[in-house]
Amino acid sequence: MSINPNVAEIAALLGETSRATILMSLMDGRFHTASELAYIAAITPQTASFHLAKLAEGRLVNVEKHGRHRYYQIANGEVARILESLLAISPPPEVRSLKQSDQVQLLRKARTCYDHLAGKLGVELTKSMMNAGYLEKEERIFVVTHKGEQFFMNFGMDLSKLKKERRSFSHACLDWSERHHHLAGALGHGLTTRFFDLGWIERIPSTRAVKVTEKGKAGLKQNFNINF
Amino acid sequence: MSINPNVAEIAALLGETSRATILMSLMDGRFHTASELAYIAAITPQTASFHLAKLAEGRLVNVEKHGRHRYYQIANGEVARILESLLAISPPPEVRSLKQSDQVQLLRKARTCYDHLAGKLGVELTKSMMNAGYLEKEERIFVVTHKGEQFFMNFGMDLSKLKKERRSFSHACLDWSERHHHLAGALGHGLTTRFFDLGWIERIPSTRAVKVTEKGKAGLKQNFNINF
DNA sequence: CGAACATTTAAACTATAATCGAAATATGAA
DNA sequence: TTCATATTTCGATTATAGTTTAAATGTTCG
Repeated sequence: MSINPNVAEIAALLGETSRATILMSLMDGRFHTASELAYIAAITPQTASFHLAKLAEGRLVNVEKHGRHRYYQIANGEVARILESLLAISPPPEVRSLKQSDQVQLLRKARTCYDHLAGKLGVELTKSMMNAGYLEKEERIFVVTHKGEQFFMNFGMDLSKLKKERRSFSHACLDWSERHHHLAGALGHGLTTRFFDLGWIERIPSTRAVKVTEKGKAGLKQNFNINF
Repeated sequence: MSINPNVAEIAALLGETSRATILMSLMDGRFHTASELAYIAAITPQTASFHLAKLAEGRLVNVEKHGRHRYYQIANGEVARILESLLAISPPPEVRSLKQSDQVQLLRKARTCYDHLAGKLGVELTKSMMNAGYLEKEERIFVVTHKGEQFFMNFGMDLSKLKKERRSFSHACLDWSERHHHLAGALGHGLTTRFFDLGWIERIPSTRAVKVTEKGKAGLKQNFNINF
């Protein structure tokens, strides 16, 4: 009877707790093995395998076989974008334990969202770049100004290379914890990569939270006028 | 255990066939009564009431009581945007009957998507405006050129009024049937409204498909160089 | 080769949620 | 008031989908 694309079919894939947890983990943009994801979602490897097969069939994730491992990844930016949008209108995490509360605090402070920075760090950074006149927000995208082009170049980033990527160059992603936009897209990813390369931030194992190093604090102060 | 916003909770609301059908009907941007939606989704009023309560609780729809009717509507543009994104990566409708096939044909030709035009008409229109130099696409938004400002004014639209609306002014929405972007946002809505006012298009009852009138065909040819 | 590990497949169980009939509530009309 | 209509609430049924245990497949490494 339906004369519309089968939205429910895809949405149902996102609408199950274990699968949603898996997808959120994959929102760091990296590859994860099936057993890793099973551990994170607190389910048996069998169940994870079942869910991952469904996600792959629905083209929400990609698989790569390497030896006896299977590496899973968010399929594409379109999928990441939907998850971002959903994050923005979803109820915040319920806090049930002290340990969990700490983890949420860390996430709110600084984390990766798919492949770019989010949380307080992501938002402050974006604001700083707008204040400095490097970026201008137009609707849902950020436009790099001439001043910005220079800045990013001096900061060691190759914009022309980023622009060639087959994806959004620079869009605004709504931050669920800060309720503000932060920089996403190829530019957001490039900046994040540069931060990692410079040793300004480090991943906190088994979570999407990141830690700002001492070096990073100094660098943020000097280059972005941010006290972190 | 979860340290992420409860994405699954919201996604689960979209992941059930009846609810998805209801939301898709509401994607025409207008108010619909509970019984109307029950009829469309082919469920009893009780079941529809149950689903609508859930959708309202999840802030995906708004309710307005008028007399013994309750009028439901998509809650906001953010929700519409998520549905749009989901449409783009969802499997196309399965064709099971001849009558249904006809309906899908009509939808593919011209329909409303939330509050703007989609389908062949929506995409052709958008292309035409880009060719004419009225619009320029930047990432995911359309920018109105100086030439465009003049055109829309001559066409009887008040852009400054549209810009004041608390919503996206003009973004690109991925069309599921045409696999191209069409114009959305306040500008897309304004243009659609103007088309209705001019009598160029008419709603086909109980579907999101629209019909281009003879007057509309002439107008499209003259103003947008489109043969429809 | 054989042992250890990663992952999937199969079969059975269980819990949840969609559904409907029946009844209640609320509004409008006569 | 009384009747008709729109919608919701309640209770019970049913179907589906997530889960687990057990077993199979495939891969690495000594």
